[in-house]
Amino acid sequence: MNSKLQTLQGMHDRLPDNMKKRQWVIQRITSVFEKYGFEPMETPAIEYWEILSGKDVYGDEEKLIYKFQDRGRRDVGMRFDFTVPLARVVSSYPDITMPFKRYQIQTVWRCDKPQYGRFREFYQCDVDIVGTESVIAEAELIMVVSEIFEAVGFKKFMTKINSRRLLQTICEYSGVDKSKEFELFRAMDKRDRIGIDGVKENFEVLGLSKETKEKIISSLGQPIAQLEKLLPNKEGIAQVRTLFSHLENLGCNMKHIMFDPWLSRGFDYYTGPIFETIIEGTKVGSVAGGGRYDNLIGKFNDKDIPAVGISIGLERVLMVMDKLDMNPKFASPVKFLVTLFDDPTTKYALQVAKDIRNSGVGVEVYPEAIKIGKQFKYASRKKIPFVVITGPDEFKTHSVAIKDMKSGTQEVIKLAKLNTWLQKKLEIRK
RNA sequence: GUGGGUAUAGCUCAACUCGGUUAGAGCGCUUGCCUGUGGAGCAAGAUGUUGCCGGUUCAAAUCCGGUUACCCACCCCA
Repeated sequence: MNSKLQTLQGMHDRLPDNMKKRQWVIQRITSVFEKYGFEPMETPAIEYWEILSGKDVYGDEEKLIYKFQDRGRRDVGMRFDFTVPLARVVSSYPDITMPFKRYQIQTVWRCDKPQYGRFREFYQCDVDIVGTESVIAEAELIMVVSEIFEAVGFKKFMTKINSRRLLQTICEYSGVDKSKEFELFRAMDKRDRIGIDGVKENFEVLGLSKETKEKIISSLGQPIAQLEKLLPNKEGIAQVRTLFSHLENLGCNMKHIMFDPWLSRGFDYYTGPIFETIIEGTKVGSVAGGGRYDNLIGKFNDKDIPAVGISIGLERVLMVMDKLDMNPKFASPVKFLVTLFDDPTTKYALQVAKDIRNSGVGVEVYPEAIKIGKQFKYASRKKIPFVVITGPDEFKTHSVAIKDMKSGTQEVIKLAKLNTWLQKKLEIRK
């Protein structure tokens, strides 16, 4: 309860219970990533301030970057996301194989005010494809996210898809000034929370004409086929159609996918298709989001390199799993606890531990010869399935007593037969 | 960054409104029944600078100010 022992605002210790869940989820995420040919990458926690801020990638969000001077009085900042580090990497290693498919799972820092589902230090899982304009890239990413949420065990999730290109076309068609486009997108993005009427109110502030407002609202209400007839420029629609067709051909479960013309996303740098995944029945917001950003990397190296990426909010995924009570049961990697009886038999206990461990399973040795009951309790708490006793009786008869903690039964096994016994047990467990 | 709420035992909370003996309960924990066996049962035991700093008062968990953290809403986002 010493206040000096507190962690910083919005930052948390991650104790074993949390880490086991986290790693369980990460393991599922990476195995899907790798199945699609994405490779791991990491970048430093701290970057030059100029890299983080110089290209005006984040806009207003820039104020949320942790910024300070290091001991050499360099202006530096903490990694805010993985998009800028990726752009830096792609720009500084020109011989990287394109298309570059990498994933990055690390913490990022945002100096935000903590709230439900919102922290100052949190894990993100980014997966990006750099160097192709093909919509197949988008389809793969959406597919990957879908597979991940299925693998983790979610039943009701939805990836909403839209296209910035399409939204721009709607803006042109409705007569929205180019300079007001992005503000309009932000207003639209709130529809889920404040409803269409709320969005209309927000449109007021933008000073749009009545005709323009009505055109926008009615366009957004149209089914995709109607929109296509309505709009002079078909490029955005074509993009969405191609994406859906690729998804179907890739075998995506389409019940988790929908077209949502209202989706717009908060970052300015998206240029093409955009997407966002939510888990139904939770108020945590989106658990994954991304899109195409063809002009961003060019800001770093003056070459136009197209890219598309998506980010999974691991913290939020874990929160939702807790909420929906879908936490996985973990089997302990340690299958045997070798108890310590007294000094004279310690040597024997350690040798037995070695023998069992050599058969390929995890073994813990209790480090002190305390009351045997306590050692059993320890095994019970750590969910270790077998407890091994190597006391004077066992030592004399060259045997070990092994108790199955689940059934409560115990058997005495001769050392000479221990190996075959282990093999039999391990077979059964497979 | 703006506004509101909360902070009491390891955990969940009570007592605070209206200041007044020794700050309680459940769960967990320790010990014993059981000197070679966890979970169930019974019995006993220990919990604490009431987040921190200061003020008011004969007297503060309780009232006031500050501070730190957490929760909620906005902003925005994963």
